[in-house]
Amino acid sequence: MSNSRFPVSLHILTLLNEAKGAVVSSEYLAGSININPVLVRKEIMNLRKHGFVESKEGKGGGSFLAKSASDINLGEVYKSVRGSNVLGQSKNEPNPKCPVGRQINQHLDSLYSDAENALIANLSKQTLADFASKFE
Amino acid sequence: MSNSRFPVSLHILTLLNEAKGAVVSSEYLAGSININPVLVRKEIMNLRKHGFVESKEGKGGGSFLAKSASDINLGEVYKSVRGSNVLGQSKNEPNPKCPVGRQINQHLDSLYSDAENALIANLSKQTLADFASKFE
DNA sequence: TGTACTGTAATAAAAATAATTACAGAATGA
DNA sequence: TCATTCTGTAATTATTTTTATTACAGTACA
Repeated sequence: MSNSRFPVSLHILTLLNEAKGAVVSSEYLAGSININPVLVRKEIMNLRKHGFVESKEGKGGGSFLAKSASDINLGEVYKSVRGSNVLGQSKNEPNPKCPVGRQINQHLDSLYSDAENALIANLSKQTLADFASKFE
Repeated sequence: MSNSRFPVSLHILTLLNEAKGAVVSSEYLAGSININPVLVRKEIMNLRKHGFVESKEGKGGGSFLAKSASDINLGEVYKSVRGSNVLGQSKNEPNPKCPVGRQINQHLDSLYSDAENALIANLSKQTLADFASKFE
């Protein structure tokens, strides 16, 4: 997973929340985040797929929150963007001839998912509304 | 931070634990992990700096655990290898002209360190001994 | 029907990771 | 003593991942 997807998504959501329902273009979002608009649109595609935002095509189009900020949980947002695990990829290829190498991936996986669940549980204590309130 | 530093370090520590005090060469470790020996030596450098392992130079040299596996806490290991934060780098450069962009990094930082602490707390529930016992 | 958007693919550039090569220095033991 | 086998470390190259850019079809609006 790209290491900046979560921050970018949260930034987008925060801006959309500021907009209070108004439609915001990817160009504008990209300007605030200071990244490429295409990347913003890709991230929005994902946020839309997960029901956090909606988009409107055509002139005057753009995106807006699909639900109330207090119904958008940061743990859910995290889950929507994380591809692989946080602690390291399990796509390493340890030597199968080594007794440790042979089975380490499965143990790492369970260690990771456990730890990641703790992280998600922590993020889940906050909603977008909580986060956005810090910008007042 | 390299995303594979934690798994590599844990792999090294697990192998050293298996060796029960015997000195293990970086060549051997690299063979089991299936990565370059120089990378192993770099990781060992870090583990040594944090007091987890010791090394012996010269012929017949190598590394071994500096303390009992039950005194090596996985949360500590994680902390020793993590460079930046797990959830994303804060070295993005949001647009300072945007009210959200201007202050988002500080809010992300506190969100991250909070969440990461939860992750570390989870990892800290296990020692190397606990982890290694799974390979029996 | 022109304009301003999104959606999406394809490509290129940049950055981050990992591998490789190289070699000095340390410990061992014949 | 000196060849051997390690570590420590720097420098370079290769690979992979991430991000930016370019391009253009499709949609909605005025």
